[in-house]
Amino acid sequence: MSFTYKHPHPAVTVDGVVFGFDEADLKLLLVRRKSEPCKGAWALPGGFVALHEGLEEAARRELREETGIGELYLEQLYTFGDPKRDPRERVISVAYYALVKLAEHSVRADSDAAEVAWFPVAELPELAFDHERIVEIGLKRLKAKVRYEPIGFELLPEKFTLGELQRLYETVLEQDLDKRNFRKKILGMELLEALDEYQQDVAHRAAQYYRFNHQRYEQLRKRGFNFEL
Amino acid sequence: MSFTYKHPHPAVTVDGVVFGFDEADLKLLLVRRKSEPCKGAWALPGGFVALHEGLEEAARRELREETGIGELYLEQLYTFGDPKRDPRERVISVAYYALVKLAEHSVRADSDAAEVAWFPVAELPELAFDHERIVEIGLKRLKAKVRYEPIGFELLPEKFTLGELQRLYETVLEQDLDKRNFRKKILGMELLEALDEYQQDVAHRAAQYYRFNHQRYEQLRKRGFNFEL
DNA sequence: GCAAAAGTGTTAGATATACACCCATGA
DNA sequence: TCATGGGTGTATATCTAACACTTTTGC
Repeated sequence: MSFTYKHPHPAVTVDGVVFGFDEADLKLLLVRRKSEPCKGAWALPGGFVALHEGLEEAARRELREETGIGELYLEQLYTFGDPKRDPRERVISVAYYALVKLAEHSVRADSDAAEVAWFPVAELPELAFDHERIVEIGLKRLKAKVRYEPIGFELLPEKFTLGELQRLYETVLEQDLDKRNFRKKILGMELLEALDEYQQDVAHRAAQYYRFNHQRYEQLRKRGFNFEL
Repeated sequence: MSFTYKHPHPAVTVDGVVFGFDEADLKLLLVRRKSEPCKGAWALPGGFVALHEGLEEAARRELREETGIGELYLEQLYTFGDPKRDPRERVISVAYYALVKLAEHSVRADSDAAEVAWFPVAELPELAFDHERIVEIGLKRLKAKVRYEPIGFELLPEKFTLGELQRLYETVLEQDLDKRNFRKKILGMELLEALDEYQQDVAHRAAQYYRFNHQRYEQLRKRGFNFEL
């Protein structure tokens, strides 16, 4: 089977910069390439866009196929089109970044075991193609966006403690935050519901669990509220 | 001449959302389509990406060819890939938004006269394809970005008065600003150089001209300064 | 002399920052 | 009883927002 066009067409792929957060580390999901070029190298999950599917749809499909992750927060990041970014042919890649609740998708070994792994973003291996640059831009975007949209919650389990939330922000923003000020500010937004649930079996005072109220956020946002940390 | 691939490839275009500012109005640059589909309809300037050129390069080339504008602030906006957005074939469009100094590129009639025109964004004609949506997203981005990056200056001439700058911000943000507070804040950033030049032949007190100091901004930015209005 | 925009300070309220101790729990 | 992280309040500095009159110029 082959496809013929009057003008040359580039190939188009989608790539996913998938972040997870794990107690202490921001992590990135990588897959080991099974085919040339860059066979055996770690790379962002992704693949070619089929003609009948939308871009986001393609990104979701690839992530599902390659890593088994179904539900995630997904947003378009940037489109990379350097003519030489792929040695085979001209390939334009539409990158998406995704946030997943690591605790709820923890063990990954969907298609083939040992082909998918989480790496702390501070200790990434060499990546195929220009994926290092894509990750860099994804990180920059996450860092910027986490400040003015409540997307940090997408990285935490449904129920979380304020300490966990603060550590997440400190990790992503790479700066320490004052505990009292952080709590004051985040609780003052009235986006979190305090649950009647506390940590169990911890070697210190048990922390209360909270839940992010998406509906409340939507309500407030419509009235002109802006999340800001 | 024809091009054959083992897998189907989409076509890839670039489209430009080009903004200008003109005393009182935010304007958008449109071209009238000379060929099918949507022949005769107004559309964003743009066209197919050649295999050997980068995306931004393609966007600049198309803008130069279709509108004669050479120098402009250009940044990638978003990539649109709905499978049905073009009736001919699958076309993925990487949209860029651009800011031009309207006064310095005022009359446009480069390739063919009457094929290119500026429209106030509040009074746009019907647009081809999904270009209306692209414009909408471009506007949203401009509105957001103008607040935390000093890109507003790209829409004004080299030398401008604080009144002009304020009107620009009021137009883009669609809100009135307090004159004294605006001046205090913008001058307080020390990004503007006051020139020894004043308006001529105006029927009111002549305003002083200022210039945006790009170098100074870069200096400050490196030291952690964030522009914010 | 009037219309039109330029230019200029102060104050009150809100927000951000800095900072230190007691509490509950398991080991 | 100790180590660990949870939980809390206040004072100060900074920033924001509201507000009105005088100046200069052309007509």
